[in-house]
Amino acid sequence: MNVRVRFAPSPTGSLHIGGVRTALFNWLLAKHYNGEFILRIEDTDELRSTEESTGSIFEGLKWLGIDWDEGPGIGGGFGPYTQMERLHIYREYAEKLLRKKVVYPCYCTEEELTERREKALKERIPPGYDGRCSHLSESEKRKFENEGRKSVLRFRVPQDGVTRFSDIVRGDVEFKNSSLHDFVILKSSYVPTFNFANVIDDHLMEITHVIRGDEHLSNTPRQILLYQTLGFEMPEFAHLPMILGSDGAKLSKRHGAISVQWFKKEGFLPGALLNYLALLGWGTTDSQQIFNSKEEMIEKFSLDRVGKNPAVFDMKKLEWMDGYYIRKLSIDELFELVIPYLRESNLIEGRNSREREFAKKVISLEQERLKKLSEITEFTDFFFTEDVKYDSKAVDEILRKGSVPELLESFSGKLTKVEPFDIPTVEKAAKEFINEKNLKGKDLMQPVRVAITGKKATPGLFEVMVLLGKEKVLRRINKALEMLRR
RNA sequence: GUCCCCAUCGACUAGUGGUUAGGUCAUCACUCUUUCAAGGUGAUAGCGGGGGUUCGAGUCCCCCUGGGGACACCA
Repeated sequence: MNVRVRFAPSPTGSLHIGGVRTALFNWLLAKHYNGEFILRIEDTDELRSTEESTGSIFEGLKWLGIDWDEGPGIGGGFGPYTQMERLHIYREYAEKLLRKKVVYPCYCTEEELTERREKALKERIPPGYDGRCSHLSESEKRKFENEGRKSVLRFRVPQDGVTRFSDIVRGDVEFKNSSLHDFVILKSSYVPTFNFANVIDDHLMEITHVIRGDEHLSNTPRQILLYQTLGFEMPEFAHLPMILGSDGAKLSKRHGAISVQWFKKEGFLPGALLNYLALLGWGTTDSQQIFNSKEEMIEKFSLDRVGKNPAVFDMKKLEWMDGYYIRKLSIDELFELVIPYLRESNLIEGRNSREREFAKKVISLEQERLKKLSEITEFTDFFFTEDVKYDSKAVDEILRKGSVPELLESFSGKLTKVEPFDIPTVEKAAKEFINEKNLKGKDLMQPVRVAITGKKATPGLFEVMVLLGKEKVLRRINKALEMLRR
């Protein structure tokens, strides 16, 4: 099957997680059929489009490994791939439509339009354009022009009949034309609107499948009308179910975590994010959760297994999945990923090899506890600094209890004599101590843990102690004791 | 308000007329254990409601309800 698909974001903000899912499904389909995945920037919103957003889209996609076969920075036989560089093309088609009289100039100003719209909304009647400029006489047009009014071009929607299409995800869908209203195809600035530019470009770029978010479903009949009057061959449509926040509403800024940059900063792995997103709206017959590689995802992907119902984004599940991906990393890989976080919080420079080796040992102890990379600093700070932060709850609950200080003091004495200071020997000493004092394991271990790490939860204590070394362990126990005496 | 779409555990989903309704996350036990995590074992939990069709309905049809989306010179 010949497949040419595109991801066509508008650069009006950073790359959104819903956009990523759309890009991913397009990309998966292209790769599955060995087709082309095209990136097209739809920057026709003159007010809100920014260079910065464009940059963040590129950056986000690259980070995720969603590469494009044609598009900005790469080129291709159907460029340019940025709509503002294609204005002459749209104008040409707009003129063609004007000559055919299927579009007409509308002289209503934006202010008038919004006013009418708001009034309609308030009166609970459908707010569409009322068609008042659709049959202006030449003299009326001239009059408006003499008043200095600018015009837009509106498409004349037939008011009878229905427009239907078959959507790969939705099945047969139909809209009554009477519910559509005449829509703008060319703004007064001669810049096309989404519905128009999108259709022209998809046709010219020979797109075979239009895969996009469900919010575009109701735009589809308008575009189909355009395809028909332009005489363009229609692509296949596939409208993806939306991604919702936990409150059931469309995922938006208000839900916080929505830009790819945020996920990157939090330390989610791109592979895990992609894996999770793939499962939002798509699944295999056996409900497979983890894909071993992108290749596996590509191989198994199919549009007809995309579901129709909207999916709620579940951060907990993403975190579980990310933890799973982190556990599969080698220590060297994890080290490279985590070092920026440690540097940023001034815990480690990571330049010399002794420091690096130490950090790797620390990381290997923490690997299975991480759900995302950014957690590394809060989990490991005590390894890298002598300025141990004591969790006040831990101190109250564990250190400030009856005979704990005496216990620590006495254990500290025992540790002094432990030689060599390695895991088996330290462990043996601790066990002996526990037996001598007739204690339970945790009666000793928890106080020691809090004393030397400041935390209630850490990796195995013997590993931690040995990695820190005898000197630091003894010093920290002493420090803790001093703190308790105060 | 009008149009359109959607409906299986709390969440993501499998299921295409006959299943003890399966899996994963989360939750809760138990287990391992020096804590947390990971691992192992198990549990709780679901077909929104009402009518049909059928020998038989989560699966097909209709209605209701609920949720969502669209209705811009934004995409």
